[in-house]
Amino acid sequence: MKSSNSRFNKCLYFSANALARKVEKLAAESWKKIGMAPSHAYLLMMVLDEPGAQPGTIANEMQLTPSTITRLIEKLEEKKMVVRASEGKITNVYPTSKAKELYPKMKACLDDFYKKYVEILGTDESIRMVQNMNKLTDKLPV
Amino acid sequence: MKSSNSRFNKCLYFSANALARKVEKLAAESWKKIGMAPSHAYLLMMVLDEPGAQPGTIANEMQLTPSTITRLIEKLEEKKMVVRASEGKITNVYPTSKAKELYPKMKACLDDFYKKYVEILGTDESIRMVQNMNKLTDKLPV
DNA sequence: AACTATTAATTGTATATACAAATATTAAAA
DNA sequence: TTTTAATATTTGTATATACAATTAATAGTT
Repeated sequence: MKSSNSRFNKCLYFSANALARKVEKLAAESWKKIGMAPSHAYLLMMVLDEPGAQPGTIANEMQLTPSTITRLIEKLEEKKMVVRASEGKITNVYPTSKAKELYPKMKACLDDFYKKYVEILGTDESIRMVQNMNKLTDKLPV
Repeated sequence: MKSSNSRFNKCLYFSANALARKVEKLAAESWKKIGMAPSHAYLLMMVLDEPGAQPGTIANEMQLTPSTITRLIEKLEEKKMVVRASEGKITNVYPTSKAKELYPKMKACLDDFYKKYVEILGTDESIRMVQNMNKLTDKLPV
């Protein structure tokens, strides 16, 4: 069923969700090569770029709730990809060497994902679409 | 954090998800008046419009998997909003009278949601955005 | 008619995510 | 300095969703 043929095709709720699910799937395919879910991968990349990042900061950047970030970090800890160092109420998250070693492969997965959707949408439309979605997201209430 | 300031702001995965989460929240607010989650409400509206609809058809239109539809129907059954009638391998889903009575209020919730986002985005941008998202969704592989 | 393949729906299980409450910890105010 | 308020994180719990396996029924094929 094409979404443009659905009875729901005029509804932002429906369209935004359907799109997100499909994009998630496409991304999951790219990240599968290193056996990681996209959300884990994005969090890990952020920690690799910014070692010691705090859960609250990560939550802000990823626009996810702190509790979700805690749960994602737990998973990454189980995989020995990050460690937490708590001091007082502050927690810092650091990448392990295992994660650092994985970095090039992660880059490759990300590139693969970009390539995949640019191939489908074209460079211009991809960029425009992402920009529009961000603009829309920013306009919606927190 | 504005998504346009995030390190992830160029990534379709991130943008699509962040948008969907915010839209979900906005919709949930509208549907809260009748104590229903948006996904339940949309499924129920489809069944009200098309009594006897089959789970497979619903899955297609809503672009969700059959198993998810089964789970949603179970919830709606618990709430006495729908009943299932199975004959052979076919299942038909019918709205209860309770659901039919609720219909006007559901319409109102939907209108409220539309109004809410049109107010934020403007009519034209809303329509254009939804169309673009549908187009994009249709282009991505199933 | 008997076997095989396809189809529709469901169930078992796992993941992502959120909200609300709880737990510390630090900062501010009295 | 004691009390109060604010902040950062985690936990308990609930929901939505998916995938893979299962069940049941129908359709096709020989």
